[in-house]
Amino acid sequence: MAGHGARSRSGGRPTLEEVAARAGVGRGTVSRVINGSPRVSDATRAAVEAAVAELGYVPNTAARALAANRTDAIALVVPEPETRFFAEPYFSDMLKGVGAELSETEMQLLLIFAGSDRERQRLAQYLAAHRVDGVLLVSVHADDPLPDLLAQLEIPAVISGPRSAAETLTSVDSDNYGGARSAVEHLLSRGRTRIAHITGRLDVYGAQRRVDGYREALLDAGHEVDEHLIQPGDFTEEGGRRAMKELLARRPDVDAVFAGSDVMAAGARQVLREEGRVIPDDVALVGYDDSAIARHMDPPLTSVRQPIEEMGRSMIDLLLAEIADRRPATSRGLERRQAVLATELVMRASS
Amino acid sequence: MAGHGARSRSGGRPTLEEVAARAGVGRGTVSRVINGSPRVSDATRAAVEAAVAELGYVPNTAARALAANRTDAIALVVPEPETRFFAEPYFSDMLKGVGAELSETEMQLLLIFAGSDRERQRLAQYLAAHRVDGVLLVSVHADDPLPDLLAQLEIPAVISGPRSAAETLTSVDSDNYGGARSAVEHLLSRGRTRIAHITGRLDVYGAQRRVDGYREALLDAGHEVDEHLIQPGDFTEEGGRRAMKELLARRPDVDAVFAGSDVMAAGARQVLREEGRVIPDDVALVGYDDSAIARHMDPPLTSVRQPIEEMGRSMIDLLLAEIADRRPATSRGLERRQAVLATELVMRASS
DNA sequence: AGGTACCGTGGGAGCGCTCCCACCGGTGAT
DNA sequence: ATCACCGGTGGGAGCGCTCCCACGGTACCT
Repeated sequence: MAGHGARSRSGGRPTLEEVAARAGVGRGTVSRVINGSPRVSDATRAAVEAAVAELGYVPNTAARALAANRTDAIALVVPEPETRFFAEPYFSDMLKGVGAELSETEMQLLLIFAGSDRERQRLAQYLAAHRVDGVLLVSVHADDPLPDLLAQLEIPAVISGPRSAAETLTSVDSDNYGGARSAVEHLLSRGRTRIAHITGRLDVYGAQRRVDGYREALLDAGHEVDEHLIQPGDFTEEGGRRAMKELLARRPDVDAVFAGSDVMAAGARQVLREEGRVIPDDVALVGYDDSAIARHMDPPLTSVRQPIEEMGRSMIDLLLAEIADRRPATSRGLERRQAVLATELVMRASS
Repeated sequence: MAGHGARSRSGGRPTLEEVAARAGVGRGTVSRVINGSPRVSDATRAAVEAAVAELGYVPNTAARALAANRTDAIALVVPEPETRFFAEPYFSDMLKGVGAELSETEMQLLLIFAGSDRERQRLAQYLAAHRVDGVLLVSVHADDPLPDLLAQLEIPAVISGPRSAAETLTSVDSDNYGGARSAVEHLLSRGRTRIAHITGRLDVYGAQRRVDGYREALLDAGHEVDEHLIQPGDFTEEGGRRAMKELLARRPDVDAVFAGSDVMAAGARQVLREEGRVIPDDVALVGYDDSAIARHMDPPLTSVRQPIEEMGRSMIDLLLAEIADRRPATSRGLERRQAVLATELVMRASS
């Protein structure tokens, strides 16, 4: 079907050279047209584009990658087993945002799971080979060595959920502080005054920020912060149960609970019910994440929604910017880039 | 940290040449060692491996791809929107099998969604650029042009669920015929004699095969096939409802139903209950897929399990074989390759 | 002794692209 | 008229690898 050149190899795909010959120009000029350089006359550009169309030319990615030292691919690294990836809507939403933003570019997305040691090993090899121009890191634990590896290899990377206030990587986060504030302010506006907080794991930065938001919302409203009303949880349902029991034991007069996650709120709800407290009449309850649980709880749970899809978009924007000026923010003393996206309080019957 | 060569470029990754110099051998020899060629003496191999380790050499994928005309990557193409991908455990299981099998190789897996037209467009471009050595196709509709595109581009491909008995692509399938047989035989062994079948969409080959299995199981057991007991459905719950109503109207004495999918079985169950039939006392019910629905139905549904994870493994095996001898089965008159995996009847209270 | 066979090895010739420098002709300043 | 300049262009020199041919050496045959 296609015309064969001097000696065509596999399938005889046309090369830049052949397009150039066809268009009656030089190789460099075709390259310029393909890559959208402005330094080409309109007439020449048209001729080249015609030749490209006629020959059905498609650039050879490998050759380009070799010559230009870039891959036009980025990886979304998920340091979790596949199972969790599919189970949690978080990843699905994130992927949607990432995919949407990326579809405007020529970049290609790779999904890499690094749950097991074996997979981590592979990933390290993969990164060492510089097979991607940049990396998106989601759901990273505080002690994960991956960010450092990335920095050492000087691979541009963006992390979702900074590991600390001093995060060195470019990061995207939702406004945990503001989200917590809005939850507490909402409870205050409903006339609640003895508002407890069940925190997430405090080695997770976002959980800390939620505590900060809780504290300052109370202080700014002229209330004191009663440390007995702050009870550490661990993001699990069982943790929520334990925390709620403890709170009830210490402060039986509690009239509202702000839980650091919907799952913990579910645990708290069980205990409240067991103790005969009616939600929201006796105790108002607010969660965090606005997950499916929140909608299906009885009563439906007021919760703080994070704009996960937008976080995905934002991560891509930042990563592409970083790739564009080939200097990972970590390797030079550049200003740190970061984005913080607003949350939204979704009100339901529990408060 | 690493020693820099003459003039190191970006990060100064060592090249084959540098490894060769270090090991005191030629470039070709290092290449042979890296690629596991047997035509290297043990002493030389050891020396090269030492040099590789010392320098932390990692092959440059782009250069290799360009020179060898292969990418060491394959794509899993999902012609569905992301949403469905995450919603259905089918994909998750498939991916697990694929990932497991692939982790034994150097191959890299790409996940490509082609739900929207825009995404299809991108995919076509992607394939035309031969950016993967092979393609895994899952959940393909009968009229999808993708298989033909693949054949035309001479890209090795394996499809899960052949489109017809005359499928030209290498395929992997579960034993729909045998699965249906086992369901019917099971019902017969329970003393049921008026067994109905609610079929899937009959333009899906697998659904046809299930009908075949239903028919022949009855015939082989010495029963006649009553066409009034075969009612077409469409894989949806509503379709299952409609089919069940129709069946009940035509043959009120039906004592068992074999549905072509769990979802349709769920629809049938609703109707049976509405009509006051007790499962399994009055009517026994068997589904297909052994999905989550089956386990959670009331009563729990007997269903035919497909070995999806193994299908994933099998697809990889076949694809790698096809890539290995660079001849897509479609472009030459080679014997068709295909694998058919056994199903398993999972018995529960509904039958 | 010469021939033939191989094995292990070195290195040239590309793969198809980007990058960059040199070059061309037309302008405007001197 | 001379020169510097600049937009537009051609093509050489690689990028780091694989492929393959040629080569020296050893072993075995005649």
